[in-house]
Amino acid sequence: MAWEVKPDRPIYSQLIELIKLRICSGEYPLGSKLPSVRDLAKEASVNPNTMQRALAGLEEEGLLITQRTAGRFVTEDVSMIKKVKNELAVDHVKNFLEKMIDLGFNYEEIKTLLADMTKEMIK
Amino acid sequence: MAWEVKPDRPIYSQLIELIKLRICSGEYPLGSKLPSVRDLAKEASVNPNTMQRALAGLEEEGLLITQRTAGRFVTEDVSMIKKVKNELAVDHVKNFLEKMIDLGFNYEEIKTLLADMTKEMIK
Amino acid sequence: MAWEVKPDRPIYSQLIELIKLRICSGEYPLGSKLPSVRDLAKEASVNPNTMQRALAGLEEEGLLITQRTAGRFVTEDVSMIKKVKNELAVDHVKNFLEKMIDLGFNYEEIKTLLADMTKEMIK
Amino acid sequence: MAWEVKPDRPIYSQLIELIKLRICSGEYPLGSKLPSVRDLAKEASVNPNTMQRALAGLEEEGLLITQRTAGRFVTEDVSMIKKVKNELAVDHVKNFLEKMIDLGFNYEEIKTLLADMTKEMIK
DNA sequence: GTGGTCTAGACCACC
DNA sequence: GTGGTCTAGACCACA
Repeated sequence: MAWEVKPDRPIYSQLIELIKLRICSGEYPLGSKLPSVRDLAKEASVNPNTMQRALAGLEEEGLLITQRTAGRFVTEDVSMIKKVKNELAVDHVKNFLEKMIDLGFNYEEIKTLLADMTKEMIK
Repeated sequence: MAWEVKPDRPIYSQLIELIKLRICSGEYPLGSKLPSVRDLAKEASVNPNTMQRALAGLEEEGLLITQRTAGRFVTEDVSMIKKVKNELAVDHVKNFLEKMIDLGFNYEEIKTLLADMTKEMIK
Repeated sequence: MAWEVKPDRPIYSQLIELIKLRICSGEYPLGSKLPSVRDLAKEASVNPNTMQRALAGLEEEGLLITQRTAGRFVTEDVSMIKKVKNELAVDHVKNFLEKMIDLGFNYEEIKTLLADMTKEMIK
Repeated sequence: MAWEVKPDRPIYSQLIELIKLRICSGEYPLGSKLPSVRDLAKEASVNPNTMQRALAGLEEEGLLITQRTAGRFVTEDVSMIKKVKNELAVDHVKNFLEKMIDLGFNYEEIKTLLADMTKEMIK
């Protein structure tokens, strides 16, 4: 997954979302050690301070745990990750439904379109 | 619906999308006359030239028809609008599915979540 | 009240405590506007970023409210301030009791000493 | 009790306070022999010279008595220890009251809070 | 080497 | 003018 940040919102908050996604999707598995702040910053081509700020935010949320000298680790609390994953999903669904309703689709039409395209994308 | 334009993409292309949406959702009905370029530009807090460019784009696609002296009108070609509406919808569904799959959801889970939230949002 | 920061703990966290104290003691009254970040930073002889961080922390706690262009204001939620005031007080009492018990005093002795000295300090 | 020294004040003066506390609380009883300077220094992870300086200070105050060949002993003068104990206590009470008054508490409130928390901490 | 903190200086959006 | 964000570069404690 790429480190794509746009200039229209604070970088650190986009980083928070990207890392959240990586954790929820299992790219950074439960209990695993994250790369160091400096390495992550290099990867994402941002200043280490900015990455630090993002990681601090994730720590405050409870998704990461810091061991001062050893590095940062993904929480092992499955329920916490489940909760975050669900929050992200709910956001996506909400946005999606709003857009579709704006366009004038009703639930049945959305369901059908979704079913059709899922087959196509999985195929 | 608001005229919300972000500074991270060409404004005229955002305007195209916004007007498309208005046409597809029936806010600008088939065959109806659009407000003047100047009025639209004022509404959207945008330079008239930019709005002009957006409208020209829509005309090229066939969604708008200009009658030199009378103004611009929405096409009356239902199939054309249906096509555009479908294109927009397909984009949304595609984006949505990609995000959900990134998060690790499968089709059944997406369907369930969608059904639950639809009830909630309609309620 | 002076801006006394010691080099043995993060400055920003000391600033948080100092400002909390000012709010609880009424030096920054409920609903009042705080000096600007830059002015506060100058007053406390710290970098504006450090003061910014402290204020952000206080905002997250709900003690301050930011109005983007107008400045920062103390919350008007009395219960919130009462809660913080009580937390600070409980900390002080706890520390005090620990020290006195370490010294070998019991509750009756502490009470007496406190009563005597209170008279003296108020006198 | 731990040998906790912070880097923000002269170490030797912190050692003086820590040893005073130990004497007042009875950890080093009246008339008892103190560990050697070297042992104390090792315990406190401090340079022997620094510990030496602290002990010299305590001797000057009369709390310790050196017998050239036998080592250092805690004074047997009860009134002396009582006096020191009282000085320390008075300091703590003073600091405590100042902080509470800064916070806007009055004597009655302080008394109540103290009574409540004492029950809790003893319980 | 790790994370944590601080400073200096810059730019932005908003009004 | 206000707050908010970002970068660059430095120093510290810990192990």
